[in-house]
Amino acid sequence: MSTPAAPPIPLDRESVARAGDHRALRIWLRLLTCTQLIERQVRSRLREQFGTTLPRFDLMAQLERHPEGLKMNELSRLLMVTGGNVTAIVDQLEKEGLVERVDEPADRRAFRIHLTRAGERTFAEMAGAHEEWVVELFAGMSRREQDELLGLLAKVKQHAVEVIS
Amino acid sequence: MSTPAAPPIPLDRESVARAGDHRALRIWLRLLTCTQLIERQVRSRLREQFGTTLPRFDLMAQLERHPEGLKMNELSRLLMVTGGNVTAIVDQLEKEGLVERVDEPADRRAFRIHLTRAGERTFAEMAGAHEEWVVELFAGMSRREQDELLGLLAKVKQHAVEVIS
DNA sequence: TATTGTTATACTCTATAACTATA
DNA sequence: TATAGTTATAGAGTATAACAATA
Repeated sequence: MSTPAAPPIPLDRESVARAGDHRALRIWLRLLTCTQLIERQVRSRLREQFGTTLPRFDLMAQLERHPEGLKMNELSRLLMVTGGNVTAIVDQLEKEGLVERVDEPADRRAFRIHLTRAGERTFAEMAGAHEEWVVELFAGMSRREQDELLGLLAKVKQHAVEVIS
Repeated sequence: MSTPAAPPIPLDRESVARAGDHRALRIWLRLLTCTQLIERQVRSRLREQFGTTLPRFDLMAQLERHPEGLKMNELSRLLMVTGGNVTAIVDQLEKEGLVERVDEPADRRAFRIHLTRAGERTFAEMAGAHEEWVVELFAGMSRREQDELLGLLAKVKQHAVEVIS
């Protein structure tokens, strides 16, 4: 695994940042690296331990948060993906009995998606493990630092949303 | 586009975090949302304005940082992807005359990948625009806050690398 | 006409594994 | 045997656009 005599090649993508680069660029590269490291870990554990994927987990998380159910287009907006993809994921989960489509009386085009009982049980198990992984991955910081990071990311998010829209 | 009378559905994936959730979970969801917002913006601008993709841009960025050239397995490590993918991207870029494979005299199995002159010109253009986008996207913070964020992300990264390996 | 959701399609990105040529 | 790189393949993830049903 190690290459002791290797040339001085840095470790990862962030190494494209130079000393003179703008701070924003360095932040972006580091943000991307952090996210990819963690996301890859979470994806692989979800696959190995629960045979599922991150988008499926995310969709179930949204449903768990909204026991009244969510419409397809609401899921699409929350998950930040287009409608066709939501259909595909809901189809899979429905086939496995984890979610169900319930007719919306007020609008015969639409329906609300719910977790089934089995879906709730399955999700609770996954969510517990998921939270443990994440806590472990962020355990290198004090509580105070975590709060600071949370606040700074809130600023990033708010500004990015403004710029984009 | 807007739904004024819509039910109180929050805006995005991060809305799965509840008040009682562990800080780490809230950080992770916010980190993921920030990264996705920015990454999507960068991807779409790279595609629209330069007809390229983020992995291709990243690969060229690594080459620009290493004028002496990089071997395929070095690129693979730096970009955090497996070898087959690097071959595919390098093939595309070589076909477009942006990079070239140069034989490595010391090892006849290997070669070094370089940017061509055209590749350097093309990358310089893209990198300039890319930096402007990123600076704009992170402009909501003071310089001091940017430094703090950079430091906190360094901690996240370091710890994550330790946990994973 | 606009909206909800589905279907069909295509493309990018990625991992895995089998393969070759060389070390 | 181990390493450098390629090839083939499969699957995840995503966007786009055309479509049917309903509002």
